[in-house]
Amino acid sequence: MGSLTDFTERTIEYTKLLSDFKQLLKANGLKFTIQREVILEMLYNSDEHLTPEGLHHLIQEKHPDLNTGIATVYRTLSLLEDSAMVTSLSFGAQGKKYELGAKDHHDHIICTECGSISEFVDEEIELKQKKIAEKLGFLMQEHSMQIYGICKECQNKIKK
Amino acid sequence: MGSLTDFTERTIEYTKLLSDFKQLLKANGLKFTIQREVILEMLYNSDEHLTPEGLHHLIQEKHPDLNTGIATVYRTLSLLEDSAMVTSLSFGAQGKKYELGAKDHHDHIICTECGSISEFVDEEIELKQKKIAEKLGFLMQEHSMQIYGICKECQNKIKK
DNA sequence: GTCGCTGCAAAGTCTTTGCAGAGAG
DNA sequence: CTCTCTGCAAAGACTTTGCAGCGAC
Repeated sequence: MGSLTDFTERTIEYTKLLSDFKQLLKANGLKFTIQREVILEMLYNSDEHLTPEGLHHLIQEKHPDLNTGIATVYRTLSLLEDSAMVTSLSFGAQGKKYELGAKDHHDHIICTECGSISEFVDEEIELKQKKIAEKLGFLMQEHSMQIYGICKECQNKIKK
Repeated sequence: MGSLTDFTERTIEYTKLLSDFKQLLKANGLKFTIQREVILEMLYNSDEHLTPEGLHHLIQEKHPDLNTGIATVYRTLSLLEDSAMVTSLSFGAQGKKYELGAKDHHDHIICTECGSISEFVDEEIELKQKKIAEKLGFLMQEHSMQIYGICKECQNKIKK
């Protein structure tokens, strides 16, 4: 909330993100509304992976005055996903989780005990994937990879 | 249906699969029913990835006399998944797809145009994943990887 | 002002559950 | 015989849609 420390790398990134969003909306004859801004902001500030419901909850908590409907959350997430500004993950359980796609590409490692998600990138694997796609005659577009395991914290808990 | 050609590698595999299934049921005080057998058989014979609905449809087609309910399909798939005899995949779209887990481990490459799924394995990536998990302090259990792209066939269609 | 957006509630999907009769062991 | 299974239909969870009033441009 300070006015000096706001200009960290993250804040600058958010400014860019926001203007990208506005541009996207304008380009498609869509309108920039408070609800849409808040959703983008929440996605940005929680660097966790959010479910539509979780996001909605968060918004109602931080901006109770807006009385944002869950339908708007879904509609905005679809919009953002169609424009590739967010990415959705659908792990085993039901329901998707969303994250800002503005970040660099990365993969996920998920703890099967506590459900926490960490991120990682490995250049070698990235390269190898491209080669595999080629070999199979595919024109690669995207890829995603998940590793499931038990995180250090939960391993310690179990040992006790 | 022949009696001689039945003893191919596949048939032998199925025999084993079936006896594993029976053993699993017995061990848990569950019963071996025609419906359960048919579901396993369908999963085995279609080496494609099936949705619960698709599987149900297939069963009704091949065994209309059984009048199998969709609920039974869901219940059996859960049972099989809990026992690790089948694996479920949940790609972008809604709904899961199931495949027999008896096969060797493999990953998936999915065509974003026609939805077809191919399989592949890459030892180097497998190894690398284990290393990554270790490095992040995780005890790796499972992993899954999907590549999305356009398959050769669809590329040709598009070119036309 | 126009036309898209929003909240609400109703309608859709896909999946799970309760129940009474059927069937495996 | 007992106790699990099954099909049916109803209930749930999650997501989408229709509509009338609201708000961005």
